Amino acid sequence: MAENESINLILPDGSVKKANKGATAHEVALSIGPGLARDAVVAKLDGSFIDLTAELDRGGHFSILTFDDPEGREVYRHSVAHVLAQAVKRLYSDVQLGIGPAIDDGFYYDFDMPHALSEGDLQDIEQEMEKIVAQDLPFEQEELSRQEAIDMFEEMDEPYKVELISEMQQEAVSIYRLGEFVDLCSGPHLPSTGRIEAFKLLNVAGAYWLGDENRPQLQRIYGTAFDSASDLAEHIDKLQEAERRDHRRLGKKMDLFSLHPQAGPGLIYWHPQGYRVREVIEGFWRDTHRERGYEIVSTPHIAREDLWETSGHLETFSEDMFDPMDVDGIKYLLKPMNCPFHIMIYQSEMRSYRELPLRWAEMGTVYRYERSGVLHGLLRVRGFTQDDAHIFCRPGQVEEEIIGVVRLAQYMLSTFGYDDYSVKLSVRNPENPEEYIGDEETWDQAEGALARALDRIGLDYTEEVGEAKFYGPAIDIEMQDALGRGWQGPTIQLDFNLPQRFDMTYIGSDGDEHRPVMIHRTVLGSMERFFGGLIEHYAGAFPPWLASIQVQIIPVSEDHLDYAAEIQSDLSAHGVRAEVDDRNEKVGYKIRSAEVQKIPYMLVVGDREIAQQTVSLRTRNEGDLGPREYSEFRENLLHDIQNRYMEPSMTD
RNA sequence: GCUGGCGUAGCUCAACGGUAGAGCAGCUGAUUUGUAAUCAGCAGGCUGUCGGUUCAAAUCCGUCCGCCAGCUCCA
Repeated sequence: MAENESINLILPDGSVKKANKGATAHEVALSIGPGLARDAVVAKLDGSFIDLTAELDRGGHFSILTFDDPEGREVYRHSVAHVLAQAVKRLYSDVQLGIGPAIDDGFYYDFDMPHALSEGDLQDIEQEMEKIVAQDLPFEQEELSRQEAIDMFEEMDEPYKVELISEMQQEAVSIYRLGEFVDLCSGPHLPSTGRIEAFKLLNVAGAYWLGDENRPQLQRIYGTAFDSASDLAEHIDKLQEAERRDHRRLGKKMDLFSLHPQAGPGLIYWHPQGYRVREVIEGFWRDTHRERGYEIVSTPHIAREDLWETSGHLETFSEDMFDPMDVDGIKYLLKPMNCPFHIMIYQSEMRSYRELPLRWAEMGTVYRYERSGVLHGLLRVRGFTQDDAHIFCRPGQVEEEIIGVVRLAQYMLSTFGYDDYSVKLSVRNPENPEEYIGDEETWDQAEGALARALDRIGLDYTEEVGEAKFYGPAIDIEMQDALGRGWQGPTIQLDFNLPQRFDMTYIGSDGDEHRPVMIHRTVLGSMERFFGGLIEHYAGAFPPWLASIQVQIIPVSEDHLDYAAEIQSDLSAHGVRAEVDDRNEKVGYKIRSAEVQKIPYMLVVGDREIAQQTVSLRTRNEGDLGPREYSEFRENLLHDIQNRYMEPSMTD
């Protein structure tokens, strides 16, 4: 290697940096700026990651990544996962390593070991990790041949690593040394453990090796890491905030719903306060659907086995269905989906092309057998009400119909305060046409219609090749809540299968029978899951139009009960959900009680208010706002409700 | 379903081999209250279930049921 041979590195801003061949990425970073060198996590040359300590033997597009880059963060956290594994190896005997990748908000590492890890062990492990960080051990890469690597990991009694290597295609296997610790890893990593600033182990849980439930179950430790203690603290705060907002906690505290495991797990009991909110949601849902050309239907909860035979559910969905019940010697099944029932309505008479599209919506309660371990509050239950709808249309109407559904979804989501979402278009894998029902032309047309619909609306989306179900392409919308967490929202699914299975037809303008296209769609998903999401999105503080109690009237003493009752009955007459706190308590107590219930408006009424026919207004977001003319308050209130504001706006 | 943890009053939690306790909520009474908790009293539990160990079990062991964290799966 010539001493002074130089290479050209093209930096992200387009400028060219000259460096000596053989210089390390770290040295280059240093020459760009000491700050960058300090923050550098890893480098990238022509799109491939390289360790900062690696020597550069050629030029190319070059960048230095820090923790602020998503990829830099991943490398950083992945490096911490190695430190975790090293600490566990030091502390416990007979430990076999699984894998330890970075994930969205942190990292994990899987272990197979006889000692059952508990949360209490995490502190010990963290302490050992701190020691490893203090030792500032360098991550040192080495390349071995496959066989050498297999021999080495066999020698080390690491069967999972051996399995991983055996699955690999390439001849050269990369390993990393960290002091006495060796791990199979393609890298890259931080230069040394001293670069790790802040980490925390979060929990421990079981996880199947390679995600396969037929393989051994390992113990998984989850953790997270940041490049500053304050960012870590902020992240922990966010986790705690999520805990505070947990719908199971708030649902109990606010008396919205309950579960009764002794009466059957995964089944929801809506309490009066919760059902009021649901009623408002459903009312809004019904009005919106009628306005947009839907008819509302209602169908039974059970149907003969034959129907599920025809629909194909018995074949593909029976594991998720409750066992049949016997009715006069005939088997009936509880419905896990509403679609066959809407098809029954379609089949009740001959259909003409003039009738299409038919849009039928139903708040359809379905039951699905979910494995016990997956049940979770309102989010994963065994009985739930879908805001389901099916659109039956001609193939040429698909594009317009999809636009209608997406616009409906956008309108409803934004009304509920979800303004950020991402859209996914699931299309078929053209390499496996045999996996899909329906001819190629139908698919091309349908996928084209979905994509054109999204384009015409101007929505960005990602196309997921091979994600389509066998019976048709789909659009899935994931919405972000107030904490930035993703929730599965509206889904729109084209179906070429059921119209065929039920031999659905309509008479076209040509007098011949044609096959309609069927679109399954849901906007809210299910009332249970959507409500759970809403509780967490709003932290229980529902906007005035949704709040179960919109106005709490607080009489100062017994003498003011009549005036309070007068106001309540007037508000009720105007459709407002108002209640009087007539308990024998001080004003401060009643205020606190209303605040804890997150009631949007509080009206304090005493002698002064009665004398002047006013109310003293307090809102949960702005606190004490002083006296108002009652009629003026009522007008503002109705305005807030009608416009579905997120918070009371009483600022005149 | 699997791995691990956990089931004590309506809720949140104590007691961890020797007759089960607090705060909040509830009820009763006093107080008549002015913007986030007035005071006093009362009541509330076959310690999830069934079985075992022990002179003695909420406490130790096992079973089943359920809950929690994940895995797998999903609206």
